[in-house]
Amino acid sequence: MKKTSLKDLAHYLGLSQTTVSRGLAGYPEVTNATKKRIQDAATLLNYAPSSSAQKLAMGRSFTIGHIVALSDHITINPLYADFIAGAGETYAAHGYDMLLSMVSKDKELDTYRNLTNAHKVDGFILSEPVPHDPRIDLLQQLKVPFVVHGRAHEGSEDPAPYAWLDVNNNQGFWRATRHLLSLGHRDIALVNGRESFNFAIQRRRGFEAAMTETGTPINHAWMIATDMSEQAGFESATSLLSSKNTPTAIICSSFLVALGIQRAAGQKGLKLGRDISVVCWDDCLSGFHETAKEPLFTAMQSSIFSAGAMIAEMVIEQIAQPAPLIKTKLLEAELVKGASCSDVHNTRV
Amino acid sequence: MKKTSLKDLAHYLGLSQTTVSRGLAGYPEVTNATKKRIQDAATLLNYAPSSSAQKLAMGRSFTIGHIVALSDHITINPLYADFIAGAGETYAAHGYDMLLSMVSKDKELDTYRNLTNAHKVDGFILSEPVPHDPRIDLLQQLKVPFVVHGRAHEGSEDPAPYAWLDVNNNQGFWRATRHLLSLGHRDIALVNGRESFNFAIQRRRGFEAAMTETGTPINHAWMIATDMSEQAGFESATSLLSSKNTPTAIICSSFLVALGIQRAAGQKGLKLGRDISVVCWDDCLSGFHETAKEPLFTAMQSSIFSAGAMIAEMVIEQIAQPAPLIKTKLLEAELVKGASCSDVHNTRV
DNA sequence: AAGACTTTTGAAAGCGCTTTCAATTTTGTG
DNA sequence: CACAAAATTGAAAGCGCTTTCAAAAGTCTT
Repeated sequence: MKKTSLKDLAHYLGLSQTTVSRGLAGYPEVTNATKKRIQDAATLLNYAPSSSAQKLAMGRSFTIGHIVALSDHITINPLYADFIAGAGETYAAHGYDMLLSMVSKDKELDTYRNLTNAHKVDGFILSEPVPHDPRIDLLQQLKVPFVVHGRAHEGSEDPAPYAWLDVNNNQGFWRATRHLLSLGHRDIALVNGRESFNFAIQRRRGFEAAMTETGTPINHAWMIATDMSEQAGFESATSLLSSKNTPTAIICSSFLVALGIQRAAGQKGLKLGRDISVVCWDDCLSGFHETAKEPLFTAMQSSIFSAGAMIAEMVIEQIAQPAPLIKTKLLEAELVKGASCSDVHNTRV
Repeated sequence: MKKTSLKDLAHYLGLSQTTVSRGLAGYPEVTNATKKRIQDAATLLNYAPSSSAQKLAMGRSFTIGHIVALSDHITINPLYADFIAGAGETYAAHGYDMLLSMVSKDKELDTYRNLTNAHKVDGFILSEPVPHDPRIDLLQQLKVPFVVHGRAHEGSEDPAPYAWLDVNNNQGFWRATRHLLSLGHRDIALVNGRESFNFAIQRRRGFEAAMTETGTPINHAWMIATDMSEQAGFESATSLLSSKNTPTAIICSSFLVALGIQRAAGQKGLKLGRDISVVCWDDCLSGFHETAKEPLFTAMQSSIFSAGAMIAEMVIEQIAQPAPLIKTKLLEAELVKGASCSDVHNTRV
């Protein structure tokens, strides 16, 4: 069965390509009656417009690019799956496609450039920004719409403004810390992500702010910045719990890390929420979300899936605007109480 | 700065579009000298061919589609990220793009149809096949190249043949079971994935075969089919370890499940590899791969990243073939010994 | 019923590439 | 040096759509 083209369809209907094209696009100058006829014939003949022809004619691709840079040893962030799922759902709803490109770090900038020049995408989502991110400069120079997930620099370092969506990491860890403080904890450890990314810096600052403003001493030996993996959580907690004086509570950077902490605690015969309290950041990854009544961990929750959905809306909106419109959006994480925290008076470390 | 077109480039060089086009594509009839001139001018003028124009002219899209069906509540398989990363790397190397479409289950078939009819993709990768998968029928009917990751039906149920890449799940669990048996274990439990997917059925069969052929009795109360999550692992193990007689070893379906089992064991004061042995299936997810000397768990390993890379090669190859070439590939998982297993004589449950 | 609008339709010109086929240039041979 | 054969180049015709601009048809007025 040969592919039906617009010409075929027009010929079949005894109409011009022009009218059929307009009819399908829903232009008002086409009578509802003929519009209906066109629609019916289209479904009958199983017609679908060739996207490349459309793209060529309209000069737009209806595609958003997501570029993932893989470093030497493959580290695709597990968060990314959920983030992308959220974005993808929004794209589908708006008739956009998602172009996902996996390239090595050194080809990253070229890929942005090529996809833009080849008109393969109408815009980008940029993930995991680093301070003074060269990608942002490039994209601005290329004059292609984009939205950053996270911020490259916070505060008024006065860069050229760009659109971003971020979660308030500072505030999130501040609240987590205040929560533990309100439970009476004073010996609080921080198992943070590595500070090469801005979000980890913000989280540390939130932690420090809460401690400082309540006059609680910070034990710098208890501040760890490491990978956000189960293994890293395990190792960090093992070392924290092995010294002479141990913290009564730990704030950590992810659900996975919390799992590792739990393993370490278990190995020392300690139970979370009884012997030691843990608050984690929780990106609400779908693979990890238990259906249990009470969540495993007390956490600052912020769904990465919805972040993806929102950021997709943002690019699409930006593309639709004739004049580049720079919007930003700051999300707040929600404190959800789980089984991993208790009043310090019950703690018996 | 306006986009440079082929015409501009040709004009700049004083050549025809034909020659420039051929020069860029590396056709042999263009002299190396002029080829070089063309290349240089192209980089100088920052020329990149418009992909939509190319696609339209060539009738191909150089794009492979991956469709993910999201059910009511967002369950994107965490495996998927690694799988896609592997595929994506291969695509990039071959000049292909990846179109990732996230749609609700009910729109799934339509999406395959539309992407095909609109010529948005040259082929598909189909994931998580179910028995008698309607997607396979559709794709065959649409005559679009595709490769399935996994198999919809195993053995000679005589379906129209299709290309697939799968890992030998049956053999994998058979070997895992034989390994435990060789360590002297006879009381072995199975914490499997849900049997709605074929792979879980195969794994169970492998387990049963190994038990049966060695005359080891199977305790059906110890055969669980559940989610492949940490929580599910925890719950399963908790129940297994709570009955009067408990298994000395557990085979489970994923690293995550093994983590849950470990937590449950820990809570009962049991240590993996000392008090109880665990073998898990390990897809070598990048987020979970420890750099520790000795792996946490003894496992049947099969990298889902490489599976993605291989399957990408397969579609590309199939697309290149004029006559539809149906190839299949069966991978074997590798037994890697870790800290979670020991001889049953040392076991003291 | 004729003029003046307003709606609805169509012809044709692109969009930026590839590719066929013919023209031109170069090379080889007697 | 002439002529055939081989190598190199170019003009132009698509690929399948959108959209401009002009024409045709329909609706009101008076």
